[in-house]
Amino acid sequence: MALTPLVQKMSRRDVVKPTEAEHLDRLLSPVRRAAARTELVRQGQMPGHSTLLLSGFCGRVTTLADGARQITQLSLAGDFLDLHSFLLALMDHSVVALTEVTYCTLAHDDLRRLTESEPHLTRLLWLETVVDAAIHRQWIVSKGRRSGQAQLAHVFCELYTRLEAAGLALNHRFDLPLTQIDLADVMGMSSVHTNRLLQGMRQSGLIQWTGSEVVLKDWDALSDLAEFDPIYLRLERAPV
Amino acid sequence: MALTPLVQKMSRRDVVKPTEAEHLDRLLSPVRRAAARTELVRQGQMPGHSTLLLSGFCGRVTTLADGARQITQLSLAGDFLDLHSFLLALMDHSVVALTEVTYCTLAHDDLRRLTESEPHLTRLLWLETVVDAAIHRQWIVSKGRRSGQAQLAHVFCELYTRLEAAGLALNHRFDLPLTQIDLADVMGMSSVHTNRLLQGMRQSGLIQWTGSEVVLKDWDALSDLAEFDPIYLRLERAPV
DNA sequence: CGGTCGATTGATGCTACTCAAACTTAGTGG
DNA sequence: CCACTAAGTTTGAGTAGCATCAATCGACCG
Repeated sequence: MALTPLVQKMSRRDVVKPTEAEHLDRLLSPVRRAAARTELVRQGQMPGHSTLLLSGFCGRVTTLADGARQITQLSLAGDFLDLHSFLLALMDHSVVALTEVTYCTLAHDDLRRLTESEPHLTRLLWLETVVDAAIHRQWIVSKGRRSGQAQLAHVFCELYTRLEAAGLALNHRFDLPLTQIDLADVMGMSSVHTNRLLQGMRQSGLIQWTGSEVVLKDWDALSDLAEFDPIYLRLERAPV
Repeated sequence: MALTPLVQKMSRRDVVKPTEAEHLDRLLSPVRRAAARTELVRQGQMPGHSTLLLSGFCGRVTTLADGARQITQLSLAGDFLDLHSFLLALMDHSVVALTEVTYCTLAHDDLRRLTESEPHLTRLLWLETVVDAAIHRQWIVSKGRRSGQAQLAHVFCELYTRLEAAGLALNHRFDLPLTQIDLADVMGMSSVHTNRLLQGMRQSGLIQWTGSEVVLKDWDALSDLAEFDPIYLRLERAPV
């Protein structure tokens, strides 16, 4: 079922009733596919639907006048790319497929009706956007006050934990088919410097990244370095 | 009425029916007061209510092991300090009063009942948290890809625009009773460097900051430098 | 009047950027 | 199957931005 990663993640947070999952499922469009580099949502648009990512990686991208790119969030399978567009009206950034992706959409009209009849499911969706904001805050802390290596370590810890929650990673390994240039745009650093930081982390035996597979070779050291505390991802069961 | 700044801001976004404002007003606690430096919400807590700021400035603060502080958001009158705690359960950061403040609270049980009976008001509150996230994203862009002065300029433009929306600023002037140390913790920079950037901006005639009054002396130059586009604050009228 | 807090200045060093080039890898067409 | 190409990674050198440490100055407060 297309909903599996989303429902698995939500179920870490609160009970998702089968009727709720079915209700949501009925509203989803057929599955679509897009190649890497495709712009799925464009800045300045006013989309009439939100998009649920089913596989692959996407990034929320802001481009400045001089061409500098900043990725403000990485979206994984089971994440909505632009659930906030339901309320925000105009998109203040683009969403770009960083790999080949599959996705489906959910019309805002249906979403509005859903909030009229399904308050618990509405709160679960609201929670998704609230966790997005919590992730943003951690990125702000990283960029403001963590060292370069600690920033990278935090990104790796976060990605692994989120993928694991969606049932897409295990044993401190995961697939990360991004370029170092993409990662540099996440970090807000040059790709040259990102490369040097990665080399340092490889040499200290913290991580391994060959092909597209990342192995977190020393989780304890990595999460210590990053001061990573997964609480902000809200993966503990508590009623909403 | 305590709700004035919040309702004024919300009314920029969508029609707030008088009955909705009354409904909300009935759920609010009496007004409380707290001195500067008070920790209003503590990291790791699980508050049973959310807090609405009525006057003054607050900051969401994350403190790292070495004592470094990062402020991840500035809250103004009319903002909820921790509306997300309704859904997030455990607080992943503290909220500190940066000035003397007044505030009132809204019990999560009441909030939950409200989401069962008032879908439109629920969406307006959801929108508040979604705009918070949009603000976070702009801070990420600033920290990642804007120059020091542009970061500062962006903070000033954002603060003015948000204060103006709440009816608390006019004519490119506003009251900002923060220390440069607080501002440095917003910027994720040392207070020494923040001071030097401010001096540069004063000398180029962009801003003036005497006592606690900020004057944006050249809004056009400032918003150009920051590449400030207020769209992300969602202050245009559109139905939710 | 001394003390504390915040703003400012100076000196020094590290972190990360830029520019440029070499190298590697995967994909493409002959 | 082998150039050839394009994209991404890696390396080096020089520079700019920002941090740190330390000291001074001014304003407010008990």
